[in-house]
Amino acid sequence: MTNTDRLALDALHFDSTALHQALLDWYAAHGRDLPWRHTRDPYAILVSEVMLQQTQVERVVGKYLTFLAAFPTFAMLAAASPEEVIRAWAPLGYNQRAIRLRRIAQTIVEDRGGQVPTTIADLLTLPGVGRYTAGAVACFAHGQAVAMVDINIQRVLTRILIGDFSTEASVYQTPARALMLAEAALPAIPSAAYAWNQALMDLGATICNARQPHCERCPVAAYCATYAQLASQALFPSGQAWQQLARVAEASAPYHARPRIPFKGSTRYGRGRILAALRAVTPGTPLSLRAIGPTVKDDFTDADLDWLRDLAQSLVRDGLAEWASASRADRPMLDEYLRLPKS
DNA sequence: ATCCGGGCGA
DNA sequence: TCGCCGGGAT
Repeated sequence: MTNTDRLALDALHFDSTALHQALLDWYAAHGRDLPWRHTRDPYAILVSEVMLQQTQVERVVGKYLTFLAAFPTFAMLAAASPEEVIRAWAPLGYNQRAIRLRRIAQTIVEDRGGQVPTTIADLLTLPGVGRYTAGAVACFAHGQAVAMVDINIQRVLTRILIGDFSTEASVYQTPARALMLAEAALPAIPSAAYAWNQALMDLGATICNARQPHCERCPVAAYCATYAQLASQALFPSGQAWQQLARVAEASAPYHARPRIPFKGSTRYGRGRILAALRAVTPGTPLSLRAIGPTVKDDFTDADLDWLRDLAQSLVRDGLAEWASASRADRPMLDEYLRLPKS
């Protein structure tokens, strides 16, 4: 804890009631109506939180509903084949999440008597569950007053409580420090933690945007250190003024942007295209690498087979595909046929 | 072409 | 600690 941290937490302690009340009131009136906020079923909450990893809310809503319709319980998901789950996951991406979710279901059913872990430490033992997801399940399913930090919560709390705009991205960049801040910021009343955490994420998604915050509509501007800082400079922190400041901050502390490889042609792109090809055929049908190739790379030739095979093997390693063990005469090279995993 | 934004394994 | 893991919207 630095002195800055202490000051921020002291300041929070001073008028935290007003801050909490303002944000909770706003959430009650303007919070988003999301399907996973109507349930406390640990299975449904877990599905939603895994889907929400690296994926925007709008893209999750529909898939959350259809996935739950297809696999309503841990038992149903555990009994499904990887192929079925991978198909049901599209088009969310980061497909290992689907495989890990199925493995979680099998663990819950086979080893844990159908019960989802309740402590964060125990939740963290589940594959694909890190500190954010563990906290979300503990809070949103089990009603615990625990903190969690996603990128929205980190940004919102840093802006409100720390407020040094020029170092916004760096001051609380380490996960441990951000989590300490989030824990210190929890409401005094344990039962308010659910709404508080949801409210922080809503505020970050709809008002306190990364690039262009709408402070003129923010329910907690009066308690926001960043707002006070910018207002004191007579720069109303919205719209162009904010963007101007962002450019200045970036110029003074240039961040090291890595040279970006074009998405098309990347490993991620290729893996996604292979899975798309495998999903496009009748379940259980193997596809040859030569058949898949042209859907992955323009002007695919046999010279690209080694590259494609390595890509396919990476999917096999991740449990997202398997080599078909066909014995038919028209499949002379067994390991050249790929399909979605049967088990 | 850029933006979005957790978990894992080397 | 860093690089990898996908898609759709804009």
